[in-house]
Amino acid sequence: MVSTIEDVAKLAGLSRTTVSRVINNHPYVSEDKKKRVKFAMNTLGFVPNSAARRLRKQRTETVAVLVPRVTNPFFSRLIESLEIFASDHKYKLIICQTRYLPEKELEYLELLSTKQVDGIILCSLQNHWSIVEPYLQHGPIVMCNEYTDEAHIPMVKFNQAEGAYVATKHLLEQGHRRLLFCSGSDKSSMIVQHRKKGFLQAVSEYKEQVDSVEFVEDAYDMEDGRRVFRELLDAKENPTAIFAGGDEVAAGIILEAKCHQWNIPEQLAVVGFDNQLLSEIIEPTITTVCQPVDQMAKKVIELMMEKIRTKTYKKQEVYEFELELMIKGSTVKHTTVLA
Amino acid sequence: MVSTIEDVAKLAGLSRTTVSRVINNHPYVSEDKKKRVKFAMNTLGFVPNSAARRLRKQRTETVAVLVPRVTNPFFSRLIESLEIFASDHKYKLIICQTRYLPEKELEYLELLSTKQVDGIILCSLQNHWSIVEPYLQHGPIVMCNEYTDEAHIPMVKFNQAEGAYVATKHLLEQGHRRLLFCSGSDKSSMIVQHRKKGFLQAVSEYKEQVDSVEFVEDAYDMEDGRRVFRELLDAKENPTAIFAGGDEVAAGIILEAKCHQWNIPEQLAVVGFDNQLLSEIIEPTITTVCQPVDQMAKKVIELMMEKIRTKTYKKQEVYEFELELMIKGSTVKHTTVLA
DNA sequence: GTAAAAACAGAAAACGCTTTCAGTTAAAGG
DNA sequence: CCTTTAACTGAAAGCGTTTTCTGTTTTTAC
Repeated sequence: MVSTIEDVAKLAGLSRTTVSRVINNHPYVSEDKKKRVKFAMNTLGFVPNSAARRLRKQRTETVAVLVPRVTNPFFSRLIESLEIFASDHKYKLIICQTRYLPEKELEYLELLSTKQVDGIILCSLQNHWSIVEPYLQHGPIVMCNEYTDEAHIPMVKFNQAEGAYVATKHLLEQGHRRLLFCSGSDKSSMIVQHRKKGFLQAVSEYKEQVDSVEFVEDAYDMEDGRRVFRELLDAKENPTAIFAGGDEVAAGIILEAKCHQWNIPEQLAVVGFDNQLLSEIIEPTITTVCQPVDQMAKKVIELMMEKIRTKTYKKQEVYEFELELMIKGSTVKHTTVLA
Repeated sequence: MVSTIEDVAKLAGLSRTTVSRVINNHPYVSEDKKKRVKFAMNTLGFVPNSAARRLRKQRTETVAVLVPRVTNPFFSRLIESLEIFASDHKYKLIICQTRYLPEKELEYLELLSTKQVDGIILCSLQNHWSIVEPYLQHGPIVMCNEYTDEAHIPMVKFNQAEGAYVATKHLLEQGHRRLLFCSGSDKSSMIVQHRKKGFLQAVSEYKEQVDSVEFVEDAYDMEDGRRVFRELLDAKENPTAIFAGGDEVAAGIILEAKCHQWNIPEQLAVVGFDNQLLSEIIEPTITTVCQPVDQMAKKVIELMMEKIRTKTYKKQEVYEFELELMIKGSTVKHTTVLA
């Protein structure tokens, strides 16, 4: 039932070599023999064994994608696009969830040293770069949406600073003078650091007029957003505008505010990040920063294919995509946006 | 830099065989030599080449998961769980998006014949079973959330009929007498057929009192939901309750209804499916049927591991999980649910 | 008409492991 | 003390391809 290239060769009355040439479209095979081989392959239902191929060719046609978790809408969109582009190149994707655990990340990086994949797309960086770097000797690593100065590899990212800058400026232009920057920790993530930089730049341009600037750095999901709002209630001087590091957090803030009969955006303006479906659904819709995920995915796959082909990938190259502010109901009243 | 088992053997002054035994924890290796091998492996930074291993062992420790698309929250949750359970068994997951295309599905089924994976988890069935069945000769296929009578393989599913029955009964108990069953097409999907069966059963139990029953069978996402509501407006006799085949559709209906100043649930009750985050966010929250995805994922991985091990998998086994109705604001007024 | 190049074909080596087989040494049993 | 069994080790075969190398035939060029 399961046949090898040898069986095909025998049936066609030819050598393994010739059969292999037909499979791989090598030139220098006569039409006659090509036909005989194809006929033999069909009658036997022959399919080349990929393990043998991998061993001989030293190529797996597989790439691993490391993400914290796939249920995060940002990552599932990213994976969707990556898979489609990879598939165009006949490449397969192994999905690895690090769950924010450094040890899981290393476990999955092993896929590169054990030659189970030709390269790694790193969308999660839990370890210090010096820990990750040694894996480079086994194949290319392309960083995606993450960033580290030290890494001398291709990196594709969004211009987070600019995104945060534009969003913050928007809040300031609406007349807000007491701001809250609400995100995850900036210790672990360059993304937060870049956003904070953009946020502060906008603030500094308005420094004469700004009354107060506060920071919350442990907000990741909707429940955190609700908590942030409740903590606000206890404070003396509330901010009038919040820059949130994600639409979930923004949504949490808004929903909790509504529970307390606050009017958004009159009493509190909120801007989110990522333009998730969520930001269209709740009332008011959430002003948010849109990330062109598919563009990023396309670039990442292109880079990966190139690096696998050329086998030179220990050079820092940074590709940056611009973000766009989508102004909606959570910062400006009476938007004309009607679905 | 890249070393083979031969290099390790040489450095340790032992044979390949012994090194291999150490790697695979075979018994009958003296402590002394075990230490020497381990030392040699460490100094060389040796990692076994997986292609060679696969070829020799005839096992890939990889499984493919076929889904329509990963951005569908149901599937991303499923994949998240599958990946975690697979990882517990040291198995890797290749993600394949069929995008509802039969030819893509077949392309990915080839992963089994080419021995790139040990088995396939089929969460998408675009081809007739007779087309898929031949792939079984190359390895196990476990069906997940899909179902076909003809398939003599393990299948894990939810009791869709029961779920729809309970949801519909809930609507009827609330006094509704004009119902709309709103889902995707029942041509392609057994799921819809089962739900319809449950829906009709509930209706038949109230047949003396039910005034009208209608069906819409081309609703898949939020925009479809909005469209369904608008079409309702034109009709003479509106249904007062809708069973929707997904939370997105339900959300679309509710949002559009609110745009038209309708009161939910007073003027229209809506029940969704899948208990997505979405169903918690919009106002009112959506009564929905909760599917225990992680239980299903666990069973699927267990089955797959067993079938790979025993190599017998051409027997129909059906495992069914029960669904639970989560009653929220879109069917009952003034829920006490306060987050 | 001959030399050089291009087209075709197969034998054998190689890819890097695991497994079988056969053999040696150490421990246990009587 | 000899025999049997258990513990340990290595040589060589094998997994199923592709690639290199060598050789033959055909075509092209002058």
